[in-house]
Amino acid sequence: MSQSLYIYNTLSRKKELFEPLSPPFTGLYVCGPTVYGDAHLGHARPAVTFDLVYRYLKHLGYKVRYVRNITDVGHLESDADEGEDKIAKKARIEQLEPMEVVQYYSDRYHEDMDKLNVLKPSIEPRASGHIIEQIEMARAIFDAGLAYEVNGSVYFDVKKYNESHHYGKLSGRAIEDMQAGSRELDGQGEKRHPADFALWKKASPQHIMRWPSPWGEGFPGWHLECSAMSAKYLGERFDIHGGGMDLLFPHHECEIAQSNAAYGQDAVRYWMHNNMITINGQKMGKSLGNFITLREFFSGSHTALDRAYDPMTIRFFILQAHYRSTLDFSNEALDAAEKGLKRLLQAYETLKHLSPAGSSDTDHSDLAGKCHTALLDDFNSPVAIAHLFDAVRVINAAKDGKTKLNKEDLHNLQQVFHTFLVDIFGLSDTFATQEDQAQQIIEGLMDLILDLREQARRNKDWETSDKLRDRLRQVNIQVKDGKEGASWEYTSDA
RNA sequence: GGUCUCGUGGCCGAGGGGCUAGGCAGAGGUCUGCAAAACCUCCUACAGCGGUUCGAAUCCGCUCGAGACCUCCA
Repeated sequence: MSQSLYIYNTLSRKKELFEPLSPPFTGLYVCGPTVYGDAHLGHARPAVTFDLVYRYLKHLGYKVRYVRNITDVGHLESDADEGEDKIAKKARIEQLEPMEVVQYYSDRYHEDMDKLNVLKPSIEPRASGHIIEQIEMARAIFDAGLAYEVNGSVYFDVKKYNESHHYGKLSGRAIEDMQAGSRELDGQGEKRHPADFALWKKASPQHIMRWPSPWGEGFPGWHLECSAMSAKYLGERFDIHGGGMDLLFPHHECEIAQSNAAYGQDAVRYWMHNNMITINGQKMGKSLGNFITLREFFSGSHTALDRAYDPMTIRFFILQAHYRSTLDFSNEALDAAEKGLKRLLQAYETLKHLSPAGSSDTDHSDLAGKCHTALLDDFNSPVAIAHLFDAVRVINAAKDGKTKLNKEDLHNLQQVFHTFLVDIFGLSDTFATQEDQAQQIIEGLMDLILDLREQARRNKDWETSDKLRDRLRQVNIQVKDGKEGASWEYTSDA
């Protein structure tokens, strides 16, 4: 395959030709969820975005190692603070163990991701499982003279680092500009400079997540895990690091500083950031309390939702916008996405049953090329999807006999639809019909059939009535006539 | 306050100096026992004001508006 993939690199604010360090291998690291609550629509964005990146890189022939972490350290602090008194009174076994919370929400996160047809990453490391690596990295930074210890906590010396490096190069900031808005925070008094950040925090007596370290009992700083784990699994220098735009500063900025301090180089070559999902023009976020969880979307149980939405609709909705644009949620937008997706999937289905004509009216051989061109240009999925929609019209016209597609064209279209729709966009070829939904349909159908049969019996049309009963029997359904009308049940023997 | 992004037709969204995506909704038509689907046609927009240019939605400036980050956040 001769193709040039261009990726928008946040670092240079330009689209750059993607050239992996050691092809055909390539490393992709994405900041995963903090597991202390159910995933909301906002979490689906990076998951789907980088799922596309992962799938497409693989499609292009790269051997991708995709690492997406689970943050299960540190952030649980706030929860613990709130319930501190209550929890303290309970026996240890009655308390919620932090790892219980982690397990619970990790499992639910995975369920949600499976529904969205998001491929599992190659490695899904947890921060809590890499305490040693984080301590080692903090020590390396300390040894490099770019960190200092205060009362059992270790802070990154941003000011000193900034003398030899540019702290703020990713987010386009200057350290001088950052003081104005900073405010008093926990540990601020210990810091030499407001921009300094913790590599290791001393655990307060009440703090439940704690590990021994050279500086006493504590827990790793919030930015260290990604640096340590990406280095461990992808190397001190690797290709792509992704995440949401809201992580740009300070999280990713700090990662850059940590890598340079510890390893003397930028770890990441291409920084990718997905934009936010908005609701009424405002970012959907945990802190704003305006989020809708994925489970609520799937079940429709949220006051802002008119009804339930299929996971594939959510996925398609996200793919229909470019990952660097904000995406505005509304019921209307989701309705539109659902209808559009159905149209696409139906055309794919039609394609499978279409019989070839002797010749073709039009030429569609470049469809795959067009779609690739779009995706090679910074993963422009909406444009690729638009090309598929163009093909839908042709397919439907062929179905109506208004245009002709020969065997070759038909085969080509089938292939292109399968490749893009199923393999690359990860849109399953059938809507995930929930079992209860299927069950509802069956019951509706049976009501209908038994009603028709009842009519036939009243008309003494025994032929029809018996036919219905016998045919149902053939598909393992036994009709039972009773005084109150007919009922039915499944039988095991046909 | 600092840094930055964006403002596209009823809605969602691409594009990004001349060739003016796509989806959804709406209108008309074809088809059809009815309905649905499908197909065809129509609705042709780029916040405002200036400037650069033969030519700007696209570049520059200003104004207005929205948003993000600066604090946990995907």
